[in-house]
Amino acid sequence: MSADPALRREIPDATVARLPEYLRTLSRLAEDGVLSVSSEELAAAVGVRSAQLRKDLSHLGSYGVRGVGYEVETLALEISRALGLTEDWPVAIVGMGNLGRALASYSGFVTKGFRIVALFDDDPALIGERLADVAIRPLAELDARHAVDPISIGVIATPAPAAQSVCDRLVGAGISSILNFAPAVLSVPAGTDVRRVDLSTELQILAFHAQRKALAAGHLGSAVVS
Amino acid sequence: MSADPALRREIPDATVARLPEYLRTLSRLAEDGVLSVSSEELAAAVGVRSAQLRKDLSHLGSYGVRGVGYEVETLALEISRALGLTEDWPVAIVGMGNLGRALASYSGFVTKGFRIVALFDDDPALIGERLADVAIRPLAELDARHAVDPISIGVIATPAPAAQSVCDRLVGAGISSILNFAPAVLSVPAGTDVRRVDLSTELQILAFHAQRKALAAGHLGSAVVS
DNA sequence: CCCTGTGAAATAATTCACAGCA
DNA sequence: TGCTGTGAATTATTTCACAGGG
Repeated sequence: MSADPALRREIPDATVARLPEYLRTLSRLAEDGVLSVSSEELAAAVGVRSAQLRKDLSHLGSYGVRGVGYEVETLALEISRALGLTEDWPVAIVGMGNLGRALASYSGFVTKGFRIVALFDDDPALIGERLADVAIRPLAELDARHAVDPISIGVIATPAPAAQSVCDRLVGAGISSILNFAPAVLSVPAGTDVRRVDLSTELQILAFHAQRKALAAGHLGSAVVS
Repeated sequence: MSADPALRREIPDATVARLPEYLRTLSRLAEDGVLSVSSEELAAAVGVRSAQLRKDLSHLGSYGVRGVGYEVETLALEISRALGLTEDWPVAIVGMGNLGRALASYSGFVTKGFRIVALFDDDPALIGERLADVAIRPLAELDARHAVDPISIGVIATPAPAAQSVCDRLVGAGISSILNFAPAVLSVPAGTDVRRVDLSTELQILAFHAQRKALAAGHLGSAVVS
C-alpha cells in the first residue's frame, strides 16, 4: 500500500554516495560465495564503521535479520533498487578517444545495469568501428538514434573544448542526465542533471595528504624559528 | 615566524574536497583575463554559496581584500600551495590500456603540477612506446627507476585482477601514495595512503537522481493505492 | 559604502549505546 | 545470545548575519 521506502523517504546524500561502494563490496562477496554478512564484517570490508553502515541501510528499509546479519544477495538487490539500477538505463558515450574507449569497456558500467547503446565520435576514421558490440556513429545521428530508441544518460568523454557543444546537442535531443568527464564546467538549462567527474581531483587530494604527512614526519614546515 | 596557516591548522575534509574545484574555476578565470573576483562571483561560477566559499578560504588564511574581492592569481597560488601542488610530485602510471593512456594525456594531470615521469606495462608489445614524452617500461624496472629518481605517487590503471599485485610492487618499492582506478579494493600496510576512483560511482548516483525525478514527475512509485 | 572574515546559530552527519527481535 | 535498527548524544558542516577594514 505504500511505495518502496527507498523511494519514499529522503535518503541523505552522504548515504547515497556510499551505496555504490557497499554494492561493489557485496558483489565481490557474492562472487566469493559468501551468503550472509554481519554489519561488522561488511563495514570492515568497505572501510566504514558498522554503526554507519546500519544507519545507512536503515534509510532503505529493514533487510537484515537480527542476530544473524544480512543476506548478501538480498541486500545487493535492495541497494540496486534504491539506486535505480534495477531500471533500464540506456547510455550513450560521446567521444571515442582513450577515455571513451576505457569507459565503453569499463566493467563497472556494464555489470551494474547500464546498457551502452550508442557510441558517437565525429572523427571519420573511427566511424563504423565496433566497441563492446556497438558501432561508432557521427554525432549528427544522435537525434535519429534517440527517436528510434531513447537514450537516458549521455556521457561526455571528449576533449574540453568540444564538451559544451556536445552537451548542447545532448540536451537538444532531450537527454536530461549527463555525466561529464571533460575538464570543463557545462552550463545547461534548469531541469538537466549534470555531474562532472574530474580525474585529477583525487590526485590533488592525495597530494594534500602526502604533503601533510611529509610535514608532520620530518622537516616540520618552513619555520618553527623562534 | 610561523608556518603557512594552510599547513598549521586543520583544514576540514569537506573544504579540501572543494579546493580543486575552486582552483579549476580560478584557472579558467585567469585564462579569460579576469584579475579579480568577489566571493559572490566565484561562488556562482563554482556552484556553491558565497558564505561557504569565504569560510573555506578562511581556513587557508586571509588572501582577500575587503570591499574588493580576491586577486585571481594570488588566490589560485594560495590554494595550490594549500593542496601541496607547489611541491614536485613525480607520478608513475601502471597499466597502459585505454585508461592509462587517457590519464597520461589528461590535461588536468599535467597542468596541475603533477609530473608524469614513468609509465609501466608488462605487455611486450607496448614496451618502448612513448606517450607524453615518456617511454613505457616493464614493471620489473620499477625499483631501479625509483632508486634513480624517486616516484612520489603511483597510479594504478590496470584491469582489476592485476591491481593488488601491482599495488604490492609499488608499496614494496617504497611508494606510499597510491591512486587506484581499478575496480578493486586494495589492502596495504598502515602508513600507505590509497585513494580509489571508481568511474561508475557517479553514473550510479546519476541514475539515483534520474529515478527520483521520474518518480516525482509522472508515475508516482509503484503504489499509492488506497 | 562594499565585500571579506568570522563568531554564533542552524542543520546535517556520525557515533554511541541499547532496546528488541530471531 | 548475537546482531539489527534506532533514538539520543556528539561531532562536523553549512548558513546566517554582522563587525570591521579598505
